[in-house]
Amino acid sequence: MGENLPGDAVENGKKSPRTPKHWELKERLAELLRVVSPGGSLPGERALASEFGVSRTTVRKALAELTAEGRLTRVHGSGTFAGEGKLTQRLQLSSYTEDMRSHGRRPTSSLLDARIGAADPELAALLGIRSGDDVLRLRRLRRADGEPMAIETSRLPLPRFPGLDRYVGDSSLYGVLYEHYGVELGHAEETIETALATPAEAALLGNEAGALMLLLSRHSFDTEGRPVEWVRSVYRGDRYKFVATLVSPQSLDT
Amino acid sequence: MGENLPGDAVENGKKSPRTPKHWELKERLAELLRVVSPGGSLPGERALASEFGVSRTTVRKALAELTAEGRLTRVHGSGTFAGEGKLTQRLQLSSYTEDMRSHGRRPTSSLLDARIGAADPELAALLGIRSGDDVLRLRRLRRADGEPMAIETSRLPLPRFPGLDRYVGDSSLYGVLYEHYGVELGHAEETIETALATPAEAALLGNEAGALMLLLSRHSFDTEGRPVEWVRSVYRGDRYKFVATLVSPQSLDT
DNA sequence: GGACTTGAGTGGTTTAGACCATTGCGATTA
DNA sequence: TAATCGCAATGGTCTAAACCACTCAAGTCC
Repeated sequence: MGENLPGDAVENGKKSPRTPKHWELKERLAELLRVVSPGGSLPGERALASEFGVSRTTVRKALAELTAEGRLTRVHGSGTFAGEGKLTQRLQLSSYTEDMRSHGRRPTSSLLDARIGAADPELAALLGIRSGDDVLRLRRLRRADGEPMAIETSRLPLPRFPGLDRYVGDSSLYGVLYEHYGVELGHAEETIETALATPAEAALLGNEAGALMLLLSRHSFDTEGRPVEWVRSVYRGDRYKFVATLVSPQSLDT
Repeated sequence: MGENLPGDAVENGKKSPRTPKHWELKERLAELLRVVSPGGSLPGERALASEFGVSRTTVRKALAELTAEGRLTRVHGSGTFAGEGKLTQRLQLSSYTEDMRSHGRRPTSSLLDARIGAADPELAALLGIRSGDDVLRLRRLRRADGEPMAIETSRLPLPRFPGLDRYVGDSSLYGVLYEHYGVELGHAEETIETALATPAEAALLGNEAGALMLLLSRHSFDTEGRPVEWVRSVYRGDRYKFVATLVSPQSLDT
């Protein structure tokens, strides 16, 4: 066939190379979404593909982005539904429980596992212990109104909290620390970044692997500045956002 | 190829872990990445596909995730390269400029446009003015070491800062506010969430549309509690993370 | 009635192949 | 020499088709 003839194919005369089809489709679907109440269902992928005259792959690309943005929820075997809004989590030294309650949500938290292991040098430095010392590792699943929201992995220095593993259950960790060890939290360093869900996380959160996540690492200290815990939490990026209140030092610049 | 591996769990009803090919490939590529220095190049998509015995689509899915995580950089027409690490941005009432400098980065900031428009009711409430009042809208592109990092859109109440639009340039906004209006920042409410890049944002940031972003909204107040600005910033999720220092109220709970 | 089976419909994964858009470099040309 | 052109390689988009895994409800069996 002739190769470089711009005027040959009829349908092939793609006009604007600037906007991909899946993006245009995404906007049309977003429009459609405005008239669907949260939880309402959308047509199937195959139906959308034929309705909009594109391939199913293209439909899936558009749906994938809308899902990542939290505007859609997809359930394997069941269908595609309009998403709910994002919850907000206050970025402060308060507890998950208290935080959710203040938003009128019913928070629950279940202990996935509790293990004791040896600290590697990096973790030891973070927790103020020696490399090889025992570390208690807690993994919890956080829920709001029954819906899985985050996976939280805490690590605490056992030398500082001897016997802590025996007190731990589904109850409040901070409460245990206060009652048995007299520990009060003073401050924390928290970092926030994006991440993608691993298959294991996705399974726990009812997510897809590769979904957008907010990865939150917290390094907590007591009122005397001694390290208390090192926490890595993974939140669903489509369901969560964080709020922080900042107070001024005195910096004036750009 | 043998497809049905009889060794897998079958009659149990509960089946095996089932890892998609693109995920397995992703891990193998991640391994490969550990021996490639930042900026180093990887084989092309087609080469990877044949080398690992999968389709190019599957390769692209794996590469897409690694890219979203900031571990890869892809340049159309040129190739795929190992990514650099993430920068950290302090979550405080300091300035971008000062912040980057403290990390040994060379910060620059260019004004994309400055417009005056009327406030809608929502924005008016945020800025403490009346609906329809003039609002100055500034869009800036933030760079670190010349690399585009974020797009920042600020909105300020013109009734409170008459003539502000004449002072604005590439220079420090907070400096102008202080010198001409005696305004010092007191506190701010900041929310952080995930987002996907729009084509326009992607073009400015040298990103792909649909890339992972950190969306940061800041509502700033002066020392007397009056609203000063409303800012929406979009940061590259593959290049940035945020750090906050939290101080304790006295909450002890889960 | 309750438990089980079955099948249609849904989203999830993968393939092979086509074509487009951008890049960079070597060869050609002014 | 300097600019331009051509082209091959790269990533980006899209298609059509097949098959898998999950869900749910209708139908069946005990």
